[in-house]
Amino acid sequence: MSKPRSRRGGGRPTIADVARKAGVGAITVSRALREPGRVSEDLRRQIQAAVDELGYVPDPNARALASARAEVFGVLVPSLTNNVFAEVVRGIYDSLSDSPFRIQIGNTHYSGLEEERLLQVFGSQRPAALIVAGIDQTPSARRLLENAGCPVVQVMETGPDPVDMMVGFSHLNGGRTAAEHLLEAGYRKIGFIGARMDPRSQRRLAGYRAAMEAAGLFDPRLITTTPVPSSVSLGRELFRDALAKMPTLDGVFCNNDDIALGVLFECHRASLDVPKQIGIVGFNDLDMMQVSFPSITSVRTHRYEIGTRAVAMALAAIAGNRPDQRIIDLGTELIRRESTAR
Amino acid sequence: MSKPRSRRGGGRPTIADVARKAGVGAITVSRALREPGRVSEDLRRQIQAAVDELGYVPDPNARALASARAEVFGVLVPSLTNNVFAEVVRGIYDSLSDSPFRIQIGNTHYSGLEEERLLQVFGSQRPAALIVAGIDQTPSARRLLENAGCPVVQVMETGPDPVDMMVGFSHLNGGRTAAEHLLEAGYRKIGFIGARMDPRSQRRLAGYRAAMEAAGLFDPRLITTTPVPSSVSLGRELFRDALAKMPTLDGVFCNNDDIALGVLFECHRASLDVPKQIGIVGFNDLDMMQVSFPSITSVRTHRYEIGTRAVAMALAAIAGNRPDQRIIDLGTELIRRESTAR
DNA sequence: GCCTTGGATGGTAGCGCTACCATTTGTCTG
DNA sequence: CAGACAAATGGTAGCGCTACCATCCAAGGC
Repeated sequence: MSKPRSRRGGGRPTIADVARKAGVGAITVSRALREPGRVSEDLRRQIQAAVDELGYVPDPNARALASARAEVFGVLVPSLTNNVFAEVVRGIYDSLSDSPFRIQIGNTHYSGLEEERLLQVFGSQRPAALIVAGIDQTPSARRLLENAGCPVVQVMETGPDPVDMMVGFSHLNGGRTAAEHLLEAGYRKIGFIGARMDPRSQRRLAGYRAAMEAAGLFDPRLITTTPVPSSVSLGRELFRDALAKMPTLDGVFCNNDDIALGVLFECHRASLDVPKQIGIVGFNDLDMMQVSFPSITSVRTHRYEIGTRAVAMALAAIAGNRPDQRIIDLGTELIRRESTAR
Repeated sequence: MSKPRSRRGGGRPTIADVARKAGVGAITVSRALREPGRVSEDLRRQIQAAVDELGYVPDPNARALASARAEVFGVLVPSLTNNVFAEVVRGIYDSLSDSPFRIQIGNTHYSGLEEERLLQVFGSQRPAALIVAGIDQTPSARRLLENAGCPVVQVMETGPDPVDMMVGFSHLNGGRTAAEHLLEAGYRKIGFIGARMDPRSQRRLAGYRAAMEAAGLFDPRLITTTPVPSSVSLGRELFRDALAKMPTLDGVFCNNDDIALGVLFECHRASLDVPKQIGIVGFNDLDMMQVSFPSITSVRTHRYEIGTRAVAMALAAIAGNRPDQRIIDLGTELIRRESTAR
């Protein structure tokens, strides 16, 4: 029985049903749910009872329409399978799990155009905040962010000119640290191997280059890159290319840990001793770096924390107290291991 | 200047603005955007021009409220960083990128309670479809799915009693295949190593057990598991435990590839020859399995395709032609490699 | 030539909620 | 004890869109 209400909607309880049952006005129910402090203890209890009994759940669409603000965090990342972004996203989810905010992720596939499109889509929802990876937005994407009318956090790297707020680290410094470490360890012919050279990879390469030039050891033939997405198997292939091009190679800074692992495996296969003949440094310090044999030196990045800090900043801004420090640099940390210990 | 419209909303163009500019009724604009076929060529062009000029983007919240249906796919997965689910999610995103549907992901953290909570939250939005990982919903979660009023696809595994539709494969068969392969290769003391024993892992274990029992070689001491989340380093540790418990171990079926990689590294470290002294089989066949040294035999699963097929089924159901075949079994495939070639 | 039919278009009335502005009541001040 | 004020509650009017039901007009049938 009971085809309760109108043509659509399927007859779920509305705020009016709750109000009727609790014997109060609809607006009081609304307040009791959103700002309990502004409703008397008595009514609050009555309303809660009615909510429980009816199984009332507010309709977020109606709420968003009426308040011109959706309880949604828009998150834009270039890849969903890259462990690095997955960790950031996990940090975001974990920080938001006890809040009323929902999360909507967009995958830009490393494309500026796709980023613009998604920003358009996200913006139409009037999100509570936007978190975007990277600092190299197209001019039009940047304009969309500036006019989004909500807090914006750029993550993954730091730069001089935030749209609003930033959490990340310097990829240039990370790359330089890695190269300097190899130099200190006594390696001389140090290659750079990188796949999918996005802007952050480019800056790591720039850091590597700076260190090599400072040592007077830079040679463009030491660099091996490809636009293809990164993978362990690709790391192996690129290393073989690099070695073919430059047989005297004695070290490599890998743009990420997958590549580094691929390099390590190829060394095993080719019976190249790591670290004696070849030194290897990775980037990100994934868990497996510490376990591999030999274990691999890597530049640790604080990916999960980038996610949690970004949310914390956005939440603060939503609450009206934008943090003084609008740029947070979480830094990187070189973790020395067997792969460069000679 | 121009504080265009009402108190809220920030003055973005609405459908009424477009209608005015195009000299038509609002409803015609709405139709032109959603069902272009029902509007005459002429008006359609006029309306499109007005849309472009004003930069009009429909408000999805208003749309959802008015039509009692949000253009959202709700996706529930137990983990965001586990590569397996990341691949499924990527398949979902890629299949939906040209559609008007947005995606909302929920992370259940392998918790039935959390799954119920998220289902509640998602349901309140009246999503266009729900995609959930696994088939072991709690009774109350299952009820929520049955009453969701939209297509539901359970993914990752197949079972006898779908809520609505299913795409996946049999973990039991996968586990059995792996164990049988090790047996055929001549291994006898074959261990099972698994972390985070979710229901799918349990079924892989059951498959392993069935094969071992059929061969008369089952021994509970061969099994090493932990509720801790899986990782490469954990694989190493568990293998050491397994070996301590059962020093005559000559093979391992690893619950997933991360574990398998950890086992391989520990074999290197302990100078155990793979595949001569220890045979290793992984599960999922991640890219790195083919590259490692030695390469690792693994049970390939079709994760990306699970995502694309799930979307295809849901889309068909939304369009009104629910597929005849409500359960799709994508199967598994044993990829034989060096780690079991003796 | 009148009536039917169907395609194209528009008007009206909400969808379920909250912003804004009362209104009511109780408490405090001088 | 009047007046001021704050706290608690409610009514009204939308938010921007689409479902539903007209209305209109041209084409076709008898």
